[in-house]
Amino acid sequence: MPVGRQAQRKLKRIVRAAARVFYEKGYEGASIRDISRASGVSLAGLYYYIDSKQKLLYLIQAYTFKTVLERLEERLAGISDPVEKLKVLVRNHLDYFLQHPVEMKVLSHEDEALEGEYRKEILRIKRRYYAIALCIFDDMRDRGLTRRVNPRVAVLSLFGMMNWVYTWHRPRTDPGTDTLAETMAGMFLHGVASGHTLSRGKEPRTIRSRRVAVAGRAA
Amino acid sequence: MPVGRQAQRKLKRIVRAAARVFYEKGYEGASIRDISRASGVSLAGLYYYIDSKQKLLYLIQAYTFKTVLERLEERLAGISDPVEKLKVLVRNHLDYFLQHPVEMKVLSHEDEALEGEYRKEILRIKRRYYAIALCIFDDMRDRGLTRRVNPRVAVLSLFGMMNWVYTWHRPRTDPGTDTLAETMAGMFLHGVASGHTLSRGKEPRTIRSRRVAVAGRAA
DNA sequence: CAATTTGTCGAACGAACGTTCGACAAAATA
DNA sequence: TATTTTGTCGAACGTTCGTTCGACAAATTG
Repeated sequence: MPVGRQAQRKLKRIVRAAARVFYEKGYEGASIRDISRASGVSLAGLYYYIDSKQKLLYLIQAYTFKTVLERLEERLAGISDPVEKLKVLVRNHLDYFLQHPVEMKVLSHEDEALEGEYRKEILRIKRRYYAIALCIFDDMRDRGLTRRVNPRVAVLSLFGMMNWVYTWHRPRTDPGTDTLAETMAGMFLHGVASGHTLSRGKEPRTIRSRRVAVAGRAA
Repeated sequence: MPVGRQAQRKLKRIVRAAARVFYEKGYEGASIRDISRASGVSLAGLYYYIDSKQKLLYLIQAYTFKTVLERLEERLAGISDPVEKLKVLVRNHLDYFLQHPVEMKVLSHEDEALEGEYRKEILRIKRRYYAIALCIFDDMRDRGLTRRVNPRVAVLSLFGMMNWVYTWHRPRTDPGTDTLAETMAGMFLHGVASGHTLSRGKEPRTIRSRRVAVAGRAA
């Protein structure tokens, strides 16, 4: 509803406050009154900027997810080695996770709270994100870099490692982005690597352009 | 409150219905009226068996977690090889996950909903569970079976893989316990294994040679 | 300046929430 | 059979929920 520059800034303040509240109490457990208090805007005043609680959650998730995806595609642009791509994906994901723990928890933890069209759009982004990871993995497999592992299981396990971080990571005592990304990427790459080293197994086959563009697949 | 045999059976029915409702709508999103409807017991009638909504969640989580932990300790009893222990842990966890997806999602997803003493007791069980996994990993490390990896990060990443399963696993299309456990245990074990092969890294301090034990089958 | 748009909020709406109470039947005990 | 215990529930309690309305000030526009 609001269009002015100043108004956009205030909306952002509200969304950020909402994210903090959802982070602390969960979407269902949080009340609009909590968000009013946290943002310093009156209860009725909020509804000048948003039109429902759902929309607030949608704004948080959409912005966060789109940003993560965008950055990933940027950083992936110049790389062709799938192993390097995989490392970039892990680093990008964890980087954003540790830099924006509030928004990322809300994204990870509340993925069933949205309904209708909101839900569908977030799902579309998610599928695209998943497809990118799957393509990278397929690339690795086609070059004989992986053991025979169910790709879907492998990729979703990687997401599990990364997304679970919000349940345990304490910034004061646990490793930062660099170490964490290296450890997890290392675990995954060694975890799915072919044979006992990266050299065994079939040769890289011919250059394959499988689904390069990320047309959706089911998650 | 209820003590009779018949009463205990009915309480169990109520708890199971509650788990189903929490599974579908989340703890905060679920109402006692939903549980009343799902269990076929009137709203007031529920309070003859339980004394609060929180207690219902506590009963689900405590019973589920205790059972998983109990089974784990049983199955771990006769084993001394840490690699074999790790495999048993993964299999035990995923086995229960796929056999009781409803309760396990409620356990994984609602771990911040409990408060006070209830919360503390679940936390105690969780820590115990985590400690077992960490001990197994330390055993592996002490025998030179692992690379230099932050044990906490490694173990919690494994839990991430496993606990994330509830967000994506579809029984009709995805692998069952056997394949899933083998894949994930394999990923983890290769993922943290020492060196790329037996070449690099420090020597094993004690008897066994590392790779033999780690070279589990590839899915 | 007057007129209009933009922004803010107290107060209230109806609905849903977790929980309690008291009445009462069925079952167990004497 | 008389009495107590166990199990069940309709109705209501007080509270909180998401959202709306109308009044009104501040800023912008003509």
